[in-house]
Amino acid sequence: MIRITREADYGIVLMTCLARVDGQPRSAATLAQQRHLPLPMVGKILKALARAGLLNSQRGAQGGYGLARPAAEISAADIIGALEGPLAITECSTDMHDGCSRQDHCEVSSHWPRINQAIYAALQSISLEEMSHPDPPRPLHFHPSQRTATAGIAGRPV
Amino acid sequence: MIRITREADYGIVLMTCLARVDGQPRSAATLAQQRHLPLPMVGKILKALARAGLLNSQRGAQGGYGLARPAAEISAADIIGALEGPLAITECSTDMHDGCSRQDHCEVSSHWPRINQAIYAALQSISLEEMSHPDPPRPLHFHPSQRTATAGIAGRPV
DNA sequence: CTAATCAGTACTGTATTAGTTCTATTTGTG
DNA sequence: CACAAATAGAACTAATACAGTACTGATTAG
Ligand code: FES
Ligand code: FES
Repeated sequence: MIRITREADYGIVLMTCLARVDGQPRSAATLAQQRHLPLPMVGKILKALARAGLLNSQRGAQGGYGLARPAAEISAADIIGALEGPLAITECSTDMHDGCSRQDHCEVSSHWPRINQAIYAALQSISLEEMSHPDPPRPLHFHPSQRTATAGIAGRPV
Repeated sequence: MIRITREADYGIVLMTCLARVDGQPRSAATLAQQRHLPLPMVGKILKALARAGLLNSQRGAQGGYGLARPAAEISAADIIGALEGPLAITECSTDMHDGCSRQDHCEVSSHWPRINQAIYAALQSISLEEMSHPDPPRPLHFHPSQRTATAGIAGRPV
């Protein structure tokens, strides 16, 4: 099943925590305790998010992390991308792409980028602000294309 | 990075092959050779797709696999779902959900299903027919939501 | 009957992930 | 200044998941 890593999962959880206090910095230890997450993990994740420019960090006593921009301007894609590297749903669609020996005679290769973009857009369309409110207020900004049947034998969304 | 397994990757490749011959069955061996994929893998994947009802299988000599419905009515989501199980981007959002001990004090949990749905819709909107034509004719059926900035420091789509 | 082909399951080596640990650096406070 | 509180960064380990293989059994055309 398509999964994000737990790092990204935690990342979103932590970001929502920070979004709720709006700019005020919190230390890694505080957040770990609040969310009952392992402290070393939290540290690692916050460091990565800071490196990616999504968080401001303040070192030293009384230091901590705070959002670098308003929650409305941070998307799920930003957070996941920061923690998992550039979005690429198959190895075939990465930039380096040294691996796939089959590309020469592959008719699908040209379509992977589209699939990536579709997913990226989906994640981009969900803002941290929306996620940090307990109730999902708005419906999805998604326009699911008027295709025919596509009856879902396969995995329905949960 | 958000990745589908290679099984699903190959699955899409194989399905496009079958889509191009429109209904005519091909044997696993034939497809494996055509695409230079390891035969045992191909066998495994086609079996799974047949179990999921996306392919018809014919046993015995001269047997093989053919699409169970028109390519236009099969989506990327169907194929991926068949090979990877129900789409669930985090363990928190699976049905069983026995794992996540943090759910009680988790404000994000209610949003995971939305993220899942967004991705699911994105995958659903791409049909096998579109994928089996070498040239991407239509633009994305996606309406990327009028949000403000979300400047992409993080992973841009590739 | 026999060969071709799918069905199903169990196994293994490898790669990735989850999580820890340690050292260095920065900075507020007494 | 000395110290404590915090982040920065990298290296390491154990568990898990994936990719690929192997084998046995069932079905069917010729
Ligand atoms: S299988 Fe890699 S480019 Fe198509
Ligand atoms: S972290 Fe699992 S439900 Fe929120």
